[in-house]
Amino acid sequence: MKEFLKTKGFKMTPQRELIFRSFFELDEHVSVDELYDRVRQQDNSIGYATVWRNLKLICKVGLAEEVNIGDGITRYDRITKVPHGHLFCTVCKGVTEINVEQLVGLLAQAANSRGFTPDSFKIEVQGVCDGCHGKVEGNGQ
Amino acid sequence: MKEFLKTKGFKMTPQRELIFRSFFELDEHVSVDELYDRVRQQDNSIGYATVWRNLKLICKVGLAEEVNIGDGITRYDRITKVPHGHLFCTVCKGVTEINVEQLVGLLAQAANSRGFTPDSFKIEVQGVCDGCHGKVEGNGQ
DNA sequence: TCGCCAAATGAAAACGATTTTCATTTTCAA
DNA sequence: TTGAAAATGAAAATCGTTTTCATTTGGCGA
Repeated sequence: MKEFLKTKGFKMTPQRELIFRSFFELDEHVSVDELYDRVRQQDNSIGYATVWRNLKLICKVGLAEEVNIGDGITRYDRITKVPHGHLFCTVCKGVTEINVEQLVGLLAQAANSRGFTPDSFKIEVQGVCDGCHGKVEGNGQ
Repeated sequence: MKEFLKTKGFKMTPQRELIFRSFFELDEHVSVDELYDRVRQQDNSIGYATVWRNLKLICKVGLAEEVNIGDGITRYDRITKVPHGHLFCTVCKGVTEINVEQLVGLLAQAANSRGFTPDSFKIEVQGVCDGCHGKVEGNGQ
């Protein structure tokens, strides 16, 4: 990783190493706050801005991307080779990934036919997950 | 519209009427600021909060939904019967809609097979639109 | 190894869009 | 007409994000 960053013109630091490691250990879609909390457990001298900047850096070097559900909080999602979409449960706020390879193919085709060259895709579904179906019926709000 | 709102428990006011009308006249995906500016041309006494609250109201009664591209600005998009996705041009910031009826069908199927009950779909593609292809090659950044 | 310079860090402040508060006005059903 | 509930406008509060600035650090070249 140090070498990888060097080729991009960035330096390695203890803080950065911890932040990167923590980020990649999680398979969740973390927010700055969440990663900050996690990183703090290892080193409580790391500043919030540092976590934020490194999350941005991870995106800049192409290892993650920002995800926006619309709740006002930006999350960071590791970029994997397989294009995937997200199922957001509006009850438990959980996120599940689904493979959308074929869908992306169709989408790209549709975009291309309109002279649009796709760069990245975002496919999100909001709804209620399996585990939350019981809960919803029971409450009024 | 007045009757419609009444059934939902809301009242009609001159400001509300102007805001609703202005919103539905636009087929663009407007932000609060944009709609505020537009509404102000008709009545410069309307407050920002009123425009914001009414945009939220339009969503609450199911006539629009919030769209988030990730630029930090929430836009409001009329809900139409035909599910559609968005093509966001990263060069000119333009938005084009595409029909994604079949895609949504496939998505719903995929979600259902995992016990997930879909509620709404968000399909977004970032890339370069037809008109901007020429521009991009020319500049370094 | 030493010194330098660009990059990185931490704390705090700045930003900016969104949301709330509060006093006042308005709608609308009785 | 009248009262209760809802809506409005202005201003302030929120809150996540981003920048500033002084200081420290990493890592290359001498």
